[in-house]
Amino acid sequence: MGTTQLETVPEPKYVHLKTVISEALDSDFAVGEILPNERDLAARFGVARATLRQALEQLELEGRLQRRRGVGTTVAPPRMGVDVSTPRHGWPGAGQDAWQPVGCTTAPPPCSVARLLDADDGEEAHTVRRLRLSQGQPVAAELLYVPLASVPAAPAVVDVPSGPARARSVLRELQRLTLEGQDRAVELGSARADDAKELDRLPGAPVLVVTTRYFSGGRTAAVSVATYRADTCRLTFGDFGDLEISHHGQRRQAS
Amino acid sequence: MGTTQLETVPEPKYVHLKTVISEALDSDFAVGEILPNERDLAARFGVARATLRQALEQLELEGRLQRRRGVGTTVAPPRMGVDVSTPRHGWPGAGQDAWQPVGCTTAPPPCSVARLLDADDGEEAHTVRRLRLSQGQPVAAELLYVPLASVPAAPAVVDVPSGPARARSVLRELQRLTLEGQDRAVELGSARADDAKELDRLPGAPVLVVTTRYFSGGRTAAVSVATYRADTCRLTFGDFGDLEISHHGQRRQAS
DNA sequence: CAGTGGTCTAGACCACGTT
DNA sequence: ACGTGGTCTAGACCACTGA
Repeated sequence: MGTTQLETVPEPKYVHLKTVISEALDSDFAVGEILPNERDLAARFGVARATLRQALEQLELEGRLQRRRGVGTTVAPPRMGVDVSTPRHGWPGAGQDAWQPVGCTTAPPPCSVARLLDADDGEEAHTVRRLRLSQGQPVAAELLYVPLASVPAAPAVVDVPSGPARARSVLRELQRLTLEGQDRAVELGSARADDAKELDRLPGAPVLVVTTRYFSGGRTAAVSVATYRADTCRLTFGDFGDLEISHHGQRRQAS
Repeated sequence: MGTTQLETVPEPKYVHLKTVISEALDSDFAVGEILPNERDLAARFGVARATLRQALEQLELEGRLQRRRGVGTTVAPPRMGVDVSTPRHGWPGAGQDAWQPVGCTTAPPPCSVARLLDADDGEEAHTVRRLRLSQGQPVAAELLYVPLASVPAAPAVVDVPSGPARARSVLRELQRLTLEGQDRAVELGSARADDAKELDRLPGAPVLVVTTRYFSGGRTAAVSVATYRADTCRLTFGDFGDLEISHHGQRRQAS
């Protein structure tokens, strides 16, 4: 028969809420504007607060909302494009690369990183902590692992306390090597407690994890694990960054 | 004094649960093994089911667990590396690129895409739907937008019904153009209903959205929006793919 | 201090896949 | 039919921010 199969599955409430709120955001709210609080909104829509929160959570995941405890829920600005394209043969820390060294310790890396470094169990590495700022906001926290073997001169700096100065000296040593190539992977993760604090987010917040391997002398000379805020960042490869993209869009009207 | 400031903030229960379960996964479970059901687990840990679910959700987000309604919760295999590096001057659909054309319609694109295409309001575009398989599983769903102006010969195919044949004919026309460059961005999103269905996930599931612009003749000749399952995929750029990476790792023991 | 979002509970019912 | 995860409710208390 010609009867169109009407949705046998009733849409979950929170999905419907999401669409309704999403449309309201497009038409009735400006960036930065604060929404009514969750209890009011839930009452207004006639649902439990938990249900409303499920909708808000997804909208926050999509970068449309920003929620801060003690403050409220605000309309998020469009995600900023953050360039992660590979600079031609550049070591981390070379030139001005928007990363700011924070500190440096020396310890055995997590086993997932050790595997990438072809390192033996318990082998120590310099661990440089850096923070990336964009438009005045922290957007990424990085741990850069440099095996002791990669930077023979660096043991001299072990005495230096674990501050930015020591981080810079390890980066300096790294730049003396010839960089033969690099490698990159992106995946979804959730922020560890320390990263979350630096990124001004709660632990468990969704992040984009960018893992980079740096090759030198036929081996993996360093590994970087950079944790980008997924709510505020769009990672760009190439000259994509200056375009304002939003995936909120409804279909355009022909009329 | 020497007293280390002990955490004044008691860790939320679900965070603690996450660590406990995570460690149990490392030591006591094999990939594919099914966990006890949520009600049992909640009882075992002495928490409400909602709290347990909060922990499981994050573990699923990190790709450690896989949950299927009506079936149960299983230990997920490590994420597969999916190569998204830019092939040297290759149009989509050229050679064997792991993408399988599904269908093709012609309609005005969403306004976010129209902006990338520099298209006017209501201007129509061929919309090719493709599916990417990896290791027998669907990992990504793509919508490829090709403005009518980009493929002058294609209007002839509008009569063809909106199936794979029509998709292939649009891709063929595209390959007659010279590709001058491309552009790429990655961001977090949540699966729209149609993508979710093709990827065998629920609507709202976290996905990695890869937006690609294809340049030809000094303009943006096509835009692709590819939606990758964030739970099962790690996007790789370069020859990263064959390495088995996992971010589950505890610190290696020196002893 | 008052108001916000974050966590947590103990229930209930539903949609789905398997048997 | 049964057991699974998915949705939803109506409460409660906590942690944080700002005035």
